Amino acid sequence: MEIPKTYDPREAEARHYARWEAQGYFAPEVNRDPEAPVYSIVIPPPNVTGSLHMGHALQHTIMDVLTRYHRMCGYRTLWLPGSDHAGISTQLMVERELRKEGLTRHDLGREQFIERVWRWKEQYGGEITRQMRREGASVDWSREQFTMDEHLSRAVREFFVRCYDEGLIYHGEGLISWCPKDQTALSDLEVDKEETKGALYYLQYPVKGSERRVTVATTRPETMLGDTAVAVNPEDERYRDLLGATITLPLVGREIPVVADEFVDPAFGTGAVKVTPAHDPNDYEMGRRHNLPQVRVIDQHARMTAEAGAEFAGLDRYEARGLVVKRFEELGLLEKVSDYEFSITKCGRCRTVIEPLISTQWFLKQAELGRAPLALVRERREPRFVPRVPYEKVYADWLENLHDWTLSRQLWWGHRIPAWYTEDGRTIVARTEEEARARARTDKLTQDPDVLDTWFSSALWPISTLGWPDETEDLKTFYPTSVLITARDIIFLWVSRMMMTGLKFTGQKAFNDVFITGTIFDKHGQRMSKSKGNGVDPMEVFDKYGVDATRLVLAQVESTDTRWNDNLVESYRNFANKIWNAARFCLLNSEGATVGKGFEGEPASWALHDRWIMSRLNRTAQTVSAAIEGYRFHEAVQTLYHFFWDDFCDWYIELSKSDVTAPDASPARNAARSRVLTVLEQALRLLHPFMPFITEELWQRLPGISTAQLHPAYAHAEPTIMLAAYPQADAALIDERAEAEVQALIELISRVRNIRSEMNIKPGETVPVLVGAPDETLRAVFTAGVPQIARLVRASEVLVQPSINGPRASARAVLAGGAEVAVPLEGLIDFAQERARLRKEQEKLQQEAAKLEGQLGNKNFVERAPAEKVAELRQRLADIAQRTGALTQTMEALAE
RNA sequence: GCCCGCUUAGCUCAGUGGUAGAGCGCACGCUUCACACGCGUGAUGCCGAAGGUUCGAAUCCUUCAGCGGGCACCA
Repeated sequence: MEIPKTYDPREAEARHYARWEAQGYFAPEVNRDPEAPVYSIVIPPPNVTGSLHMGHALQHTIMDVLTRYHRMCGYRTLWLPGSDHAGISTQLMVERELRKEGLTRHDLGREQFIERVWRWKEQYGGEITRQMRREGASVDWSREQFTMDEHLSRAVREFFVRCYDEGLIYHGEGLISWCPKDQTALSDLEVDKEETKGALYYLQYPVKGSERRVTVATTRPETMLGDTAVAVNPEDERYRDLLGATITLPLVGREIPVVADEFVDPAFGTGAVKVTPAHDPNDYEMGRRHNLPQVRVIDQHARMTAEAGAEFAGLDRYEARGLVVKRFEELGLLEKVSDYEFSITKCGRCRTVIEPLISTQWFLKQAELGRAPLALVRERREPRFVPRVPYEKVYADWLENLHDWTLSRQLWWGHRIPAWYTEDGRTIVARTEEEARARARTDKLTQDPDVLDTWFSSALWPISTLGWPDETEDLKTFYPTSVLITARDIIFLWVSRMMMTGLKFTGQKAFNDVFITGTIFDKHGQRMSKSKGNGVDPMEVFDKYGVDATRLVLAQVESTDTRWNDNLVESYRNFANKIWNAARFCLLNSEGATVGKGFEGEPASWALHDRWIMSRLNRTAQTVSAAIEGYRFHEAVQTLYHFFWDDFCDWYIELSKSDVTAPDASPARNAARSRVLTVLEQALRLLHPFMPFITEELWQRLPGISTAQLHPAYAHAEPTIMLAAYPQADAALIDERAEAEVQALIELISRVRNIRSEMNIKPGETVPVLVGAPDETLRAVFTAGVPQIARLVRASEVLVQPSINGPRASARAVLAGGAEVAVPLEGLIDFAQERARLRKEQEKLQQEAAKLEGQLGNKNFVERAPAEKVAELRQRLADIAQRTGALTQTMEALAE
């Protein structure tokens, strides 16, 4: 069999994915067990405009690990893929394309534009789905969904109409966040606050009929043109006499009242606040409380309106700011300008400064929808957040304080709002135009031009993708979903809203668990972003190190924030190569061997190292399963890594080598070869959820692979490791004693190697090794292991006796259980150096002994600590005393 | 302003009450018949600071410092 020395992932990756997909192994239907438990995940739908970044790769890896693990455990497993139409992003993308042709969307008109977007989507939209195949994501492509698909659009209309009919959705005027660049309303979750250095302007307003002036402070002087009041705190002595007074607004001449409002903080600024109800959220509320007029001085393009006055009309808001300040200065009404840091609100997409505007929009009263999820998380701690801290609290606190959700967007790409207006001004909300006509009793209807916030359809994702509002089999089978895997930044935008809709429409929560992944930063701890150009492209990492290695890194990132480091991927690439070569060794020595054989009969009849590896294997299976089920992927990866590399490669293969590579064929050789193959095969299964490609590649090459290895639920399928049964730990094979005994062997071998290294014995040179073991059992272990010890320490002979009776010129070491080892080094040994080496060791022991003695000498410890803990320390101290005694003797023997 | 998290070996990170860990890097030695993407050996930490609880603290509590998040209507 020809097997290259180095694993080349590229070829295997493409081949196996294509086969798995073609065979339908990703679909839940592959499971033929009618009693199978169900496991389901819906993917957080990536934007159709997007391409894969590390965050996706991280989420996908974790979803795939969970999916593959549960599939191998026999669950009817569904991981449902899809993508999001991403309203603003997609529309802007296509508009940018149009601009290159010198066109705007208005040149095309709505219908043609939308057609164009669809064409764009068909042509360029699928990038992430292609990239997911490269990742090895075992999603069921036959169930792939897009939020603008007809079925999902129907679900959106159903959601809208039902909420409208119940009075949860309303059409009305409100002060909303407006992006002057994207020309649309936004919800408060789509804007970001950003600390900014600016100025605080102190403007003086003359009081009518008096020489007095009231000073107000503002960061936005241009809005004074729309002021309709000045507010002070009712308790503020300084302004008490001004209550009810009238202010003559400079530049404008409008007469505005001084009102009292609790909102005003007397300690801040001057204690007097200008009130601009049409352009500030707080002032808007204050204006409503005091019935103040709303004067709109800024328009949708962030330019001043005619109402701002002839001098300002048409100016950009920042130009107007400069001019207002200049005029105040000229009038002697600019008291001062001070540096000031405040937070400014920006469009989450384009970073343009948001303009709060009064506008008629559609809103959803989220507070009502939020009640059920809030009760669920408060009373039953559902869904279960992992990690619980801090996310459960973040989620619950947000649900407790819900604001109305601005639903409408002034865009063309998206779900059109299912509302129609009659000529006589009535509003009709309906699922279809036909239904609207019936409800309106007229054909003369105009549909609302706006579309819905992209997150409105996302809110339905778990139920709509499974068929809602129809009561489909998929909905019955796979809902509620098992777990949601996502990043922390969309807990409000998405996670909470899926819980709202799920509970409202099905009475059941959308998912049992919510796993929040960590964030991957660049190596300097900066957030990766396109604009900074510091992103690491997962595809490039796949190319360089292989998908499996990258997945291991991502899985062990788990939920901690991590700085990306190629070195880590490299070390897992090395691990993949280690697996490859271990398998290579097994396969090069596989003649006469069969997977699954070699461990016949009672475990008690097996050789020590065979009992040991089975114990380690089962312990590993136990730990890894528990870790995956508890979302402790770091632990799972570490456990697998060390089992494979340390236990299997460094020790089991080495301890088995002489049997496996015996020159002549024999039943014993076949059995030994079968055993390494069997352990390898089980290890590959354990690794498969994390490293799907290399495990499949190697598994297919093992002799004796057949449908017998598949989980019973998949018995009809062709052999593939992805449908093999995940190894279940057999507690009966976990053998503490075998583990302790092999540990003693390992210690012996390590000590001799240490002596060889310290004494500068050439690697090619063999030495005799004398072992003294007063304990009969231990002596038997060493005696049985003589050929293995000899091989691993390159000994010319190994003599095991109750005590060592060797030459004075020996390098020695003491072992656990009163055992000793000596390497006679006639002529090679420097007695002074050897004494120094032993003294160093003794010092270490004495330090530890001193610590233990101190603790055991503490009356409180002996009295209060658990008895077994005290006994354990005594045992350890006794062992150290024994070693120290032996060392002392050895050193005395060396003395001249 | 309120809330939360993080601080462990040179680097990236594990580790929730009982002998401080991994990978990489570093030092020394090895073309040992699976693997130099390897093998063997070794060095490296008053676990951010100060208090406290406890027989015992990296781990629990308090305060502080540095870093990073989230929330908030302070003009």
